[in-house]
Amino acid sequence: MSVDVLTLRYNHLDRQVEIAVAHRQTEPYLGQLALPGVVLREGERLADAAARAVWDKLRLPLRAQGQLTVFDEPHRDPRGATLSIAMWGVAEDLESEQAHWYTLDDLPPLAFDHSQIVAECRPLLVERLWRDLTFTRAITGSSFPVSAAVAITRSLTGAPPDRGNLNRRLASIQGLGVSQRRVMLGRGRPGHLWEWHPVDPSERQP
Amino acid sequence: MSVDVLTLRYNHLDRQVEIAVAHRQTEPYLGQLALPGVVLREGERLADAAARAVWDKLRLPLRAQGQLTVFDEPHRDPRGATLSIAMWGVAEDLESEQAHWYTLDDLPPLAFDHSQIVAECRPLLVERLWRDLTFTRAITGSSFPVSAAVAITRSLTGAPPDRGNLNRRLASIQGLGVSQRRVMLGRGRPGHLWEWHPVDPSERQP
DNA sequence: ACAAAAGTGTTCGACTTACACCCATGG
DNA sequence: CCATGGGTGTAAGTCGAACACTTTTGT
Repeated sequence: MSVDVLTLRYNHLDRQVEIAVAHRQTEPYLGQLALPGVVLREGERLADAAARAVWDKLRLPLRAQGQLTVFDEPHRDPRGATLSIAMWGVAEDLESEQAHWYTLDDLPPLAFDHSQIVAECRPLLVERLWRDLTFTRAITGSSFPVSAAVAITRSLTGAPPDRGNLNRRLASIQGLGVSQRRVMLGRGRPGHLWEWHPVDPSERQP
Repeated sequence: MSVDVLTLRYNHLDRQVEIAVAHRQTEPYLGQLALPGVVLREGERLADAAARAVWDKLRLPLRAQGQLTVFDEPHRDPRGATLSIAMWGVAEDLESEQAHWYTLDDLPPLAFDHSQIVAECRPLLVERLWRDLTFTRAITGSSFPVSAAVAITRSLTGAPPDRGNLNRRLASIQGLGVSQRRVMLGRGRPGHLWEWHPVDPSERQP
């Protein structure tokens, strides 16, 4: 019974969403890249286990996290049959020795069935983007320029979004609004800065 | 690490979808009604565990099954913290001493957090109806009259569907078609019989 | 001037909801 | 006849995708 975390961040410099993996410190698959994962402890909440996995394996704190699906192929772990609960997580944007960041498209082969987990979970992440506000807000941060929205969508879906449609989508998200501030990055017309309104703790999780 | 199954069937006589529960034979909650559930064995697939749970607790074979979500509140089981993977299942329509069938609306309070599990999973079942074909087909059986489609939708959503819209929805489902046969049940105009085409094993699971 | 980035407008088709109306059968 | 269940038609609204065009910046 383990928890494996698809740990994401938005890289402002390279304008892309990245997923973190780490070299395994123990057998099996010693030295190979793998998703951060831990064996669930007695009485531990999934959210706590996800945070622990990311901290243990990457030395990064998690900003938010949530469930994806359960993988139950009996041969996924050579040590014996263990279920894996796949979760998403968004890490704080900090330095870490252990964390290796890749695009979802450039991700090298991973240990266990982790490559397959990532492949199967990617559509689930796409579904959550701009819909699950906890997820989306964690990735964007409390405010973000339009370029970030474009880059995030492109990174997750694989294809660049239509800017017009994306703009309208953003505008329709409640709790999100344009500020008067404008941002320039490099050349091009400066864009509005989108800002999440401070949410009073009323939940909206589908 | 246990698996709890929301076991459904369509009751042709009462024209409603029902969920099965059984009196617990062991402590805790001895004698109280609960969802069929088992502790997952080493190396057991989720589908097998679900089938085992329904067989052990209800003596019914499962026609189909699938994942819903994971529940991880540490205090859900007084014996100690155990995760519960909630699954849906559709049982064969057979007699069983152990199984007690209820509408989702009339379900009495259940042991553990099972009432809450059912409440939280009901929307997930609604999402699957007429979309997840494995789920839908298992509930309807290989052919079914319109009245069944209406009753199933009403049972799961809680409100009666618009017959016209439901008809068009059915017509748009691929793998499903109207046969020339017509069915009468009681009074009223006889309706078409909808039939699932024999599916060549090409998967369609969202 | 040109490329890059941002923003507006419009259209099309799919799907959802809602409602109005007609058809066939048993009692 | 009429209540009950089945079926068709139509229109408004929403949503996503696609595309055309304008605006504002840096080089």
